[in-house]
Amino acid sequence: MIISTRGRYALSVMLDIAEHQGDGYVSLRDSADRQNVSKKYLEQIVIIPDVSAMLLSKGGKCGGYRLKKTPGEYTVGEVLRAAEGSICPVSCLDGEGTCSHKEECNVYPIWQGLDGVINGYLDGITLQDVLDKRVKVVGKDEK
Amino acid sequence: MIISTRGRYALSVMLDIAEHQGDGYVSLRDSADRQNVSKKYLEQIVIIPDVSAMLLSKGGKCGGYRLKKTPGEYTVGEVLRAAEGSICPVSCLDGEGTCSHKEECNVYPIWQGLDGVINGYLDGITLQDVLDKRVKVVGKDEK
DNA sequence: CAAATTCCTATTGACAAAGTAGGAATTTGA
DNA sequence: TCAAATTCCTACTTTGTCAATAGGAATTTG
Repeated sequence: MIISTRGRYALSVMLDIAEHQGDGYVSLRDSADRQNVSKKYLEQIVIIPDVSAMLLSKGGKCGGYRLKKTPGEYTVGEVLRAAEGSICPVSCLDGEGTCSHKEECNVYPIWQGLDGVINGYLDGITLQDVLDKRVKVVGKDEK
Repeated sequence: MIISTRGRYALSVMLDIAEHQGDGYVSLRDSADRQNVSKKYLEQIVIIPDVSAMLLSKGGKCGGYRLKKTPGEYTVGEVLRAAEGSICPVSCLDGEGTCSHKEECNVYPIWQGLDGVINGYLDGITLQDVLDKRVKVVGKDEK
């Protein structure tokens, strides 16, 4: 599984906030209720540094979160990477180290290519696209 | 991580067998030694039903494995799915159940699209392509 | 027949995912 | 002003999977 609930919830909560913020703030209680997920768990996700960097927050009554920029300025890939840390498909590509044998390895180019395809797809979709239901689904049979 | 060592080792061992089988059989001892991995672990991978379905085996002295078909007739996607069970990027798509809310869910099309892109890429590469070092790497910046 | 191999099952240690829990700090509408 | 609602912060728990390791049975064949 490349994307865990952490990434999925992050994406969903960002979309929910985008949809309901109007000119105010959306509380995690409301968002969690709408999506039927644990508010406590959402708190943890929203507090991840790279995620919270995309949000404005306000405490107290009528507080909550709103997007720092417009939904059209955030891509799905950005949000998922923020929440997951990274979404590389294979440990060979992971983190700073990557793999030490990549020069001699004949499968390494596959992982690079796969990574490019995945991130390319996810970075081609903005939150606004999702709200507008404009996500192109590439069929498997297209090859 | 979408692809674990199980999938990577399966792919590597299939490639190693393809490369060294000639008209005989390749033992896991030799393959493990060449790749510097545990022979015992390779045994477990090769015994996965969908993986062993791609191989011919022979016990005893000078026994081992060889590919049932030619390297050009197996795709990387096929091998990885055989070893991993499935390589869907998100649990919403997993197994028979899939998600019960997919109709109302506005992110579901993203997962479908992502799945299509991943499998499309991996099914476009055969083992022979890898042996011939003909793997096209799509850069991330291509979108 | 003896050596090398595949085949089979069980066990282990480490780690991450998916929450749960409890409360401190802060803001603000009434 | 104050009480309610919220964000913020840290710790804990449970469950499952990954990545092996281990030991031996069955089989084949030079």
